[in-house]
Amino acid sequence: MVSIEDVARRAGVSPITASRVVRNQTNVAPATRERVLRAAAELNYIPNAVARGLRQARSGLLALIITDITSPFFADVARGAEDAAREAGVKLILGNSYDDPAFEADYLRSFGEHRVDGIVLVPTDHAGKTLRDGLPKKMPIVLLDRGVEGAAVDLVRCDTSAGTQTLCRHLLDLGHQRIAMVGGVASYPTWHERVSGYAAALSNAGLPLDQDLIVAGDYKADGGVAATRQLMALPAPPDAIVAANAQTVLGVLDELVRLRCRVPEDISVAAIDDPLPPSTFWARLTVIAQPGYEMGRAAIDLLFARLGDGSDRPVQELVFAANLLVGVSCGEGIGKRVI
Amino acid sequence: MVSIEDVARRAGVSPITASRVVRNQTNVAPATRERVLRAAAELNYIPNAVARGLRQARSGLLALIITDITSPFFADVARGAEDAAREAGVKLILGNSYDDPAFEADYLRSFGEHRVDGIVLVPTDHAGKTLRDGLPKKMPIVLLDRGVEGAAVDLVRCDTSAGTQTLCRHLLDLGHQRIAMVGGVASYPTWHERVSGYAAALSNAGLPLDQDLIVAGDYKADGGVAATRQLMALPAPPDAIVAANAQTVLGVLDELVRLRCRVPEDISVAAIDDPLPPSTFWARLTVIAQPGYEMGRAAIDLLFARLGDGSDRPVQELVFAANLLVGVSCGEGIGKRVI
DNA sequence: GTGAAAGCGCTAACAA
DNA sequence: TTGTTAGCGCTTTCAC
Repeated sequence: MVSIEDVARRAGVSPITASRVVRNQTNVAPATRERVLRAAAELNYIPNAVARGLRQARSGLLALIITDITSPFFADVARGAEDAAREAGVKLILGNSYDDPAFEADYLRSFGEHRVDGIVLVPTDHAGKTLRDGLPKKMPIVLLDRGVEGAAVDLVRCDTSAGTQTLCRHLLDLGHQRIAMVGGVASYPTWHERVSGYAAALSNAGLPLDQDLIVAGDYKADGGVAATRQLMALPAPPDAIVAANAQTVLGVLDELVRLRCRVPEDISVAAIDDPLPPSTFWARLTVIAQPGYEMGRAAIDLLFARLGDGSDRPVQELVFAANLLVGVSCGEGIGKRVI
Repeated sequence: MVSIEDVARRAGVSPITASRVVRNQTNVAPATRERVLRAAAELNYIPNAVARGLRQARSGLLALIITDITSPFFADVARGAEDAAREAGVKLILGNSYDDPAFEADYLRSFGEHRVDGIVLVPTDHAGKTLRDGLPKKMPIVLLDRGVEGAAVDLVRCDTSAGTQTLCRHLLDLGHQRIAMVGGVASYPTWHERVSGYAAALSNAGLPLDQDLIVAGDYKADGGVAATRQLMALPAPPDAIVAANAQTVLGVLDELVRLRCRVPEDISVAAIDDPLPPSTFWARLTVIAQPGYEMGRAAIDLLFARLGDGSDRPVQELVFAANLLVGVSCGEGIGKRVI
């Protein structure tokens, strides 16, 4: 492997001069710069970012820990984060925690060892024990999607409480009376937010809160299937189902097909967190869309802000709004069937 | 930042002994090991993987360059790759090329500088110029999804030619006569494979090849929309449309809704490369599914094989089969509507 | 079983 | 504008 010393020798300069050229510093004579660049090209020199990272105590790497990259919302987050990282000339390491605190802890420790310059984390261990152990002090962290108890850390999240309320009011305006809320993980703050928005909408409409219509799940399709089966077996089934995320709604729709329920004739369906653009087929579902891409970008930007002036700036919470995308799955478009 | 020297000092041993303990080497007396471990714990020592990487000339990082993480197929690939990397104790850097050779080249160069131990690449520059420049010699590369002209490099791909043929035979068996093939990028080998499978199926059935029914696109929803509009305006429109990938089929369905065509009553729709499990709503579309997760895993495994015995083993091509998942979007289930 | 010396490749800090 | 020295934190080599 050719090093900067080889380049320097060939150009007849000292290593530090060659280094200055490689790093595009200004205080180098044009002729010298020229010679160094030629030498580097002839030798096919490739700077060693590992050595540079060791010397400068900056690796040029950031890490992103999400629950699952195949979730459309987190894929969007990852794309936003990666775009922002690229624009800053930094690389992004990806980790899936699969909602497992042990995986999360392993990744945090491991990324600490790799001395990444910062971490964006979608926390799974909400107690935050892993957050304090096994990480180098002063390693900047930005939480995404949900917070951690007692952690004084920056947070980027979406106000799904307000979003869910908007969505439910939309359903109420369309005349629905028995709206069900399904699919989130009972121990996650994001589920509580959604339920609270749901409850607020019903309360504002003067409707009672029926606990039978609130069914937690796993933020996956299976939870949607189970919840739907349970709901449709009730003496008084719901006339609308709000799914807590994109995967859940797949399960809901799947089970409704199995039960031979038509959407929206027999029952309405809406969802939270569909990240697909309105122009696609999916927008035919009425959804509250979280701006995953922008959230990913914002998280990386916050990380850089921390890297800049150190840890003395106050902890920040960035709250995005969820947008209502009206489709036809709740009876909005007369005569158009979804399933 | 506490270093291994600090740990050694506190434990009253030399740095190298502390290093041996940290790396779990065997030739250390139990009592010594104990002392070192305690010292490390007390100081909250976190090994520096950057320094280790410099010394050992192995960074413990792999890179994955795909076109877009929000594509369901590549998200699946990424998940498989990451799982395999995790099991091997290695981290994964992610890069989106967005089908732009300039981005691809930037990432290749940059990952070379970071001295990643290997790269899995979904190539966008099929001429392969970027593949030879700007990369450290002997940096192992595995291509995924598609090859590069004249590159003697390992390749993991899926036989979508055979898969498409199977899918088209399925359509022919159901009585369809005018099958359209839409959506792939004209310059990509993956599109040619799919078209060749399509042509083979028609030829075997003794049907003529109508060029009007083959419409290239961009592997995105827009291409599906445009192709569908064009096809349905033909004097003799198709009775079935095969979309080249998951995004394309979204556009196809969207446009069919706009044209008030029902699926499958008025027209059948099928797709290649849907990665969702058969239990979900989407399986109601008839698809040929590429095993993205397994392909991602296989690519990482191939990389490790190269890392092991060097570059002397012969170049390998790993071909996965695409599996037909029968849904109801081509008239298989009587009376069930898709859209 | 343990340690001393050296160096991986690079760049701050300090000369000149 | 250029160079010298030193050291980032670790582990290989060799010696004891």
